[in-house]
This record gives sequence, structure tokens and C-alpha cells, in this order.
Amino acid sequence: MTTTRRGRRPGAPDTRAAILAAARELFAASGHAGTSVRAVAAAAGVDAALVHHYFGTKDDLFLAALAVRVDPRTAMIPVIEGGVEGAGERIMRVFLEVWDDEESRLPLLALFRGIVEPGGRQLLRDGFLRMVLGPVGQALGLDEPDRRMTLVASQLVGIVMLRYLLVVEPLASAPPDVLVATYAPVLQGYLDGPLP
Amino acid sequence: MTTTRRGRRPGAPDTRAAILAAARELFAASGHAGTSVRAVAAAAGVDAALVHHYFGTKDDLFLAALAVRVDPRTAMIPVIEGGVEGAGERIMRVFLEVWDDEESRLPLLALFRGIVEPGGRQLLRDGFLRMVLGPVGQALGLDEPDRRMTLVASQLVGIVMLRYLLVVEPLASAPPDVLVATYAPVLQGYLDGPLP
DNA sequence: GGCGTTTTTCATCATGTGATGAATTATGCG
DNA sequence: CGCATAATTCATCACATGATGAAAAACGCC
Repeated sequence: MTTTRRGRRPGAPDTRAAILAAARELFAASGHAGTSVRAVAAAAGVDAALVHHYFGTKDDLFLAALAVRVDPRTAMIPVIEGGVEGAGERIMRVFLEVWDDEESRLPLLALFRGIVEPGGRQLLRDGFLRMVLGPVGQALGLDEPDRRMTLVASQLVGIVMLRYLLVVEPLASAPPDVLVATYAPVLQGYLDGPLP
Repeated sequence: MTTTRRGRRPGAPDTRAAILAAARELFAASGHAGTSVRAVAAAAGVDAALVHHYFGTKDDLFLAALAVRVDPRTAMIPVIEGGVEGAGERIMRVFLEVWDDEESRLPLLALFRGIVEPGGRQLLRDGFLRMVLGPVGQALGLDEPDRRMTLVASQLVGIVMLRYLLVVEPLASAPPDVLVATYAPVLQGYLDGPLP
């Protein structure tokens, strides 16, 4: 887009969608704090004012980019329905399906990169982790559901960090089936094994 | 410090130390990107120009704040000396000692909050994780040391995230002995258990 | 006491950020 | 075809950031 005069562009360019797509990518890469409205606009090939026009404030844009494409609670239904037997493996499979699919991975990456700000930490802890852990632990009928689900989360979050955020090998490129076989027993132990 | 005229303050105030202490706290809370030089200066009760005077650029200040008080490789010596038997428990104990001590925890927190910037990610992955995992795995004489140590790291990093960065209960306030008893078997399995 | 050095603040710069409003262009309807 | 509306850029604002340099004050040595 070399010619840039004021006014509406000819045709039906879906600039709003372009902005949202750019925002999802950039927020996923650098989080809310590390992403500027101008960077999103540049990536979308528009002027920054257009971002405000369509989405309002930067925070509003961030929320739009976070819009959940796959509700984690919905994704967990197969886990819950099978009961606690074999739940470790089902959790691991669902977890990998969600994270290995870019549609759902981008907003999750953006969430995790929010740990530099108190608001972002609260969003991740209370707006996401609690929201998923609580209901699943209850639905599985676990004894000490909070404690057990937190142990499960401590392993899953570690995988998130190394495989998806930091890209540490050989974990980052490990085949999903190997990961399932590796971690399912651990998760199962956290779910129904002995607790000290 | 209500009176602020130009020039040297009377007495021997160790403003350099005050700046460094403030920097360590703020970088630990908000990372490099989320911390401004002016915020550090304000926390130390000085003018921002003094920060530059003593430490140079913001990056230089960050590196100074990261200065390792406890070399993680040194901390790992007791783990290594005992061989692979019981290494899971020893790793967990050393890990908690390091993280539950503010002196060593602050720079580590600052490191982890660097995931919003490519440079910060590289520092954490290559400048820290690789540095610790590689030698320990080799020294323990593990088969597939990289793979096994990465599995161990995936659990430890998850604990870091939930206990120290996000402060998720009941993990954040769990007594160290309970954590050791909970996680040591898992870490031991990653070290010398069967691998899929 | 004078002077050189160190410490410290003030003033300022270049640049970037989120955001607003006016001018311009394209579209679709009557 | 004219007009109202929507889309888009340009211009601008207030403020923040990392950083620099000069002015001023304190200290210690000769």
C-alpha cells in the first residue's frame, strides 16, 4: 500500500479483520505491555487511528484478541465425562490439542506473557487458571480438588513455558504421543495418587 | 528527602546501593520491559540521572541487578555428588532453598519475567536453563541427559510459575517439606524412570 | 583555605506511546 | 446524481521513556 491519501480505500478490504489478526499475533509474541497500537496498525497495513476507530482503547483491542475461540471448559468436557480413571491421559491429550492449534494457542500465549503486569497476572490466575481448574476438579469428584488440580496445573504450565513460550528442545518438538505417554502417568498420580 | 537542590548530599549516603536494591525489587516484580529507570530512581529516592551515572544504560542496570548472588551450578553440587539415587529429592530441596531465599529469588524472578522480549527469552533459555540443565544431566550420568533434564525442568518451571510468579494457592503457601514429598518421586521418575 | 574530584539535581533532548479530531475518499440509497 | 454515512489518513496532543550535559554542593587532600 504505497499510496496513502486520506479517505476510504476502494473495494471492500476487511481492514478490521486484518487488524484483529495482527493483534492476535503480536500480543501472542510480546504480550499486552510489549505490543504497541502502532505496531499492530503497521502489521495490518493501516494507520493507528483506525485501530482506535474499530476497537477503541488498546485494552479493548487486547480483549478482542483474547476472545476465546475454544472455551477451555468446553474442551474439558471429554476429560470430565470419563471420570477420574484415565483422566491424566485425557487431560494431556486435550491440553496438547488446544495448544498445538494456533487458533486457541495465540490468545493463551498472550495471556501467559502478561506476567509482567499485576493485571495480567490476575487475569491469568483468576480469569483463566481458576476458571478451568475449579470446575474440572469438582466434576471429577476429587478429594482435595483445589490441591490436586493445582499440582496438575503446575506440570501443564511448566510444559507451556518450555514447549510454547521458551521453545526448549527436545521438549518443543516432541511428538504429541510421546508427550502423552510421558506425562499422563504423572498427571494421573496428581489426580488420584497418594498425597503427602 | 524533601529538600532537593543540586549537588552532593551531606554525609555518606550509599545511594548506589539504594539504587541497586530498588532495581532488584522492581525488575523482579515487573521485568526489564515493565520497569522504567525513573521508577527505580524514585524507589531509591534519587534522580534518574544518578542511575545512569552509576550504572550506565538501563541494560547495564539490569545486568547489575541480575548479578548472581548464588551460582546455580554451585547450588547443584550436593545434587550431583549424591549420584542419581535420591537425586529427585535433592533437586527439589536445593530448588526450594534457592527460590525461598530472597537474595537468589529476585534475579530469578526478573529473568522469568523476561518472556515478553526475544532477548529475555534467549537469556532465560540459553543463559540460564541450558547452563544449569546441561552440566547437571551430564554429571549425574543420565541416559538421554538433555531429554530427562528438560522433563525435570518442565516440572520445576511450572512450580516457579504457580508458586512464585502467579502465587496460586494452595501451592504458593505449601510448606517446603510437603512440596519435597510431593514432587520428589515425580522428578526421580523423570531422572531414572522409563521413558516412552 | 583552595582545589580537584565525586556526587547529585535540574534542564533538556529525541523518540515513542495511547488517543483524539478533522479532512478526505468511497459506498450505497433514494 | 446528490447526499449521508462509513472508512481511512493526517495532524496533533499530553505524557512517558532512556539518556545527556551543565550547574551546584560536599568531601578530602595538600
